[in-house]
Amino acid sequence: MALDNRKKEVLQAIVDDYVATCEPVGSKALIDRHDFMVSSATLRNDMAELEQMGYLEKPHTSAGRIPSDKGYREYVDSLMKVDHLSDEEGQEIKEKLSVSFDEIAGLLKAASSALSDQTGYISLAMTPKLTSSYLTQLKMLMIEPGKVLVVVVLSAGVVKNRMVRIPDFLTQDQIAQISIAVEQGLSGMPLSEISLITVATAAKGNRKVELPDALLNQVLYEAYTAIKQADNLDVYMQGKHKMLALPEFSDTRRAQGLFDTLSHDGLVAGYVDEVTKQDEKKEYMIRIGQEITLDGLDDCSFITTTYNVGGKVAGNIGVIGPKRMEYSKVISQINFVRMMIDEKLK
Amino acid sequence: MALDNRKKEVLQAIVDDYVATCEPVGSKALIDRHDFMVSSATLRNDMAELEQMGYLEKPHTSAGRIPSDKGYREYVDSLMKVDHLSDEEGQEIKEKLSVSFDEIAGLLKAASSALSDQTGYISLAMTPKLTSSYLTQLKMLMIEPGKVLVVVVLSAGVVKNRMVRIPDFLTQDQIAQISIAVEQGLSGMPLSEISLITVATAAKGNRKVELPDALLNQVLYEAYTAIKQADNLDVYMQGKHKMLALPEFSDTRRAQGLFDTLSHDGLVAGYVDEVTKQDEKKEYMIRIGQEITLDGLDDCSFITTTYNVGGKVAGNIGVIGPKRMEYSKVISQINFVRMMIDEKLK
DNA sequence: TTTAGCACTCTTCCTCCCCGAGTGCTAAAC
DNA sequence: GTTTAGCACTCGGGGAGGAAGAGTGCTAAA
Repeated sequence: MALDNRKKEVLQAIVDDYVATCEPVGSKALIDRHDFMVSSATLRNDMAELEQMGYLEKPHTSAGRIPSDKGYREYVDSLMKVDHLSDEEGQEIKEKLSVSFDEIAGLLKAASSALSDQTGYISLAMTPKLTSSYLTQLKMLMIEPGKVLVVVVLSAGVVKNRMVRIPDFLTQDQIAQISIAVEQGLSGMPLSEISLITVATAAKGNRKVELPDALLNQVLYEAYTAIKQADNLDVYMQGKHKMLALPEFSDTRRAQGLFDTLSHDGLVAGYVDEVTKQDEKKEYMIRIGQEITLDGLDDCSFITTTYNVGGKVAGNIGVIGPKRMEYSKVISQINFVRMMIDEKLK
Repeated sequence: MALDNRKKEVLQAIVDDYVATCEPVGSKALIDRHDFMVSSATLRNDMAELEQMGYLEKPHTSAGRIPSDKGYREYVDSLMKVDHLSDEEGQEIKEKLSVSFDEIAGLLKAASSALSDQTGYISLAMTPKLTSSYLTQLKMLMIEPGKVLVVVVLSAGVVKNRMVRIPDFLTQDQIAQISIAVEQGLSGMPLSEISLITVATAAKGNRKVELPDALLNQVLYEAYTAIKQADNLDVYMQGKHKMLALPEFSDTRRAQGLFDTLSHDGLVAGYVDEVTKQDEKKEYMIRIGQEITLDGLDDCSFITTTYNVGGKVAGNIGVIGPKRMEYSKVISQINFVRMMIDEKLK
């Protein structure tokens, strides 16, 4: 059975009301707050049917209805009205992002912070997926004998550095030579193709490097790990504490479960990566309640979108809030932030 | 009136019991769990006196007593028994810190993580106070025309980098020259003495740099901000969510207040800095309940200590837990971690 | 100074009960 | 066939009342 028009309106009204109040919505309250041209009894019938179809649930027999995950899904997919950001709000976000953005990390931190402030929920910003990017520069700086700083610069604008140890007696010149050789050999190569072997080939293909193999290999190994380490993405998450103010998390155990999971960045990042692939063709990824396969997020909804660097698909930003969130508003906010990032990283 | 021996024992026993159970301690329970050679009536008298002196409080008339802030203070200052870490526990911490520690940030993250795991509370590790350190190296790498990566290396082993923008037409060689000149002029100089003027002097004292003043100044300004930016300390904090499991934070509002404050790293860092100065001569800084001048930490205790880099006073590590914490245990854990850090940064 | 004894206090927990919001069903009206 | 009014029923929330229990302070005796 499909949803007729009035049922759609009813579902929409219930979601709207529940989002606003966090209290089960009854037929009477619905009549009071909306202009239905029918009686409460009619709505009761509709609501009973909506429940039977799985769009609504009852906390207990004599309470009103609340939307089920399926109800929210229907709402998000076809009922909600698109929200437009007010000019002031856009301006606010713009200001928050007008920090110097010379490094992508700074911009993402600012974006995450703005998003959390603006939505009142948990925000999250991830550095670009680096597997699809390539190496542009690699510099090795001798900090002191035996210690070298490897600076890796990737196409996506990401800069990472890592301190590594090398044999004490290697000179600054030797390191510089190796550095140049490796950079020449590897620059432009996608990260996914860089292996210990390609690094070695790059270095040894260059005549100028004159070192015993064993020694050279040791340095190359360190360079390699530095490159590989540049690969793991960073996650910026903000506003966790805001969830404690919501009635759905007034029970500490729920909050605990949520925070427990969120304290593992990697887990969240992995999940985002996975679902982003699933929803590849969509502009947004939205997961509601039980749809989220992370522990402790059953009462949450998760919205992410993808920003671009230099016109190419890059990293994700997102918001985690209660299922009972103002979807259209959050989506417009997240969208605005994404556009701003795209703009700045064009 | 001073505390006679028995009163001290009573206070000590009450703190111990309350720490273990989080329930007000009555005279009867005290007799049951400890070997006092007197009757419960005698203890009742002692407890009444301790309360009058301000060491104990009653949640309400017919409940047992709980320690007041003053009571905890007395306990910490002169009553508690020193705890020694078990070999296994020491081993566990050692393992957690046996990561590669080529950069100080990595070691501190690991330390914070170990400390939180081991205590079950919130841990915190701060990078060295950089004002007391000096510049050892400064490198400017041209990433692409108009974009330069400034790498700043400080004496405390801290490496920071920052991407800055410069006029498009400056060449790699010009940048390299400026970089060398500035480094030569500034290396060894304490951060506190580095100003826009000293940077300029360093660069212009060097004959090789040949650029119009206006242009040079622009680059130097960027170099200066990069150095200054290396100055702000990083805070690693872990285990916040563990507080939600404690009965004292089962009320969400308390937890909210706590998390709200803790989400401002800078605030916490500033506080640690301040009290560390106050307790300069002591091995530990301990602040209990209301003694902590940060909002939302009234029910917490805060313990920090200072680690050394190269034998010199450097940064802080610490633990935030409930007032009702096992002080001696936490202190021994924190101490062990500090020793491990000192060892590795010797 | 310590102890036994006792009256008193206060919280916690249980039960009971009422209120009200909301439902589902039936039968009548449109 | 759909909508509506009416009504009996259900269930959670909240308050009252009461018993249990832990703990106290005080008094008087050891």
